Amino acid sequence: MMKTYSISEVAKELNLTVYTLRYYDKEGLMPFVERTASGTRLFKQSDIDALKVIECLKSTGMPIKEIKSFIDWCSDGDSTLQQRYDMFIERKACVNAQMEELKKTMEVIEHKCLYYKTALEAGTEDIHKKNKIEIPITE
Amino acid sequence: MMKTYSISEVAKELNLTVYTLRYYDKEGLMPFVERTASGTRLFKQSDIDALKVIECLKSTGMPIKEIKSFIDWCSDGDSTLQQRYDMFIERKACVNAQMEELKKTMEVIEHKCLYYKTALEAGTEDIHKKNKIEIPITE
DNA sequence: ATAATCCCTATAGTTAACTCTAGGTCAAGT
DNA sequence: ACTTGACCTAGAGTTAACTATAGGGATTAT
Repeated sequence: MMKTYSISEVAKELNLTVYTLRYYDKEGLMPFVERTASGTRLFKQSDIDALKVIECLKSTGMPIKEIKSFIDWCSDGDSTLQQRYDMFIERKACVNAQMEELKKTMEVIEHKCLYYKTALEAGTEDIHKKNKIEIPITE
Repeated sequence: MMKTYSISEVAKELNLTVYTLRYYDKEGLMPFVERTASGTRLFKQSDIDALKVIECLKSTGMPIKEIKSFIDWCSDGDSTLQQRYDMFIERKACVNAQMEELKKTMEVIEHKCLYYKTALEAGTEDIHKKNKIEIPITE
């Protein structure tokens, strides 16, 4: 007999709540998970692996409805290999774009860190104000 | 007289809608924007710059309520320099964590690209099934 | 055998971040 | 004077992704 896991075990492993897993199932992301006669879900290791791929797609910002299309394609077999390949290529481009975006964000954040470090040391933000015309006439 | 911009000009420049800008204002993110006697918003260049920082914070995943705290601190002056510095340091750590996360995501995505490339070339996903015990007895 | 603890469904509620509508003001052009 | 188009507010509606509740069934520990 193949080892199976309960919904709460899977939730713990994937850092999700039981609610979330049942919600995913309702949305059609887990058509592969089998049940006991009385309806309790039995997760196989391969189901957990599939959920990890779902989590990966989610972390690229893909909405659940699109992830469902992918799951449907998986159920449809080899005739959808091209769609699935195209989808991952597109995801790759999307993640690359996000990385670029994050780099730009990081530059601004780091600039602000320096800005506030300097201001803190001076005790005032005025240090950054362009008051450079401030040449006293006397002295 | 200093040049000012209308809400729709600013929206176009920042790739936001006027709805969104008014929403931000309602949420307290733009207390610095001045108005004409009849209530029309007049954006200065410095206001646009501030909005770019807000967009930057948003892109780190910071919720609007927290961004509002930052804006409030800015209005409070030098007494809040430490909070603001701490906030940017924390944002930096957060962006770093996101970058790490994205890298891991990218690895999985790239692995899947290869997986589907191979499957496409073979015309079937079966190529990846571990049927390696498949040694015919005869021949 | 019975209480505790898991599991289930269906459905309602929540939250964030918009997005839109209705009804009105105001300034510029014809 | 009047139409056009940009501006305004208040408030309702939307969407995604959960999150929680109510009511009930099954399994395990005492």
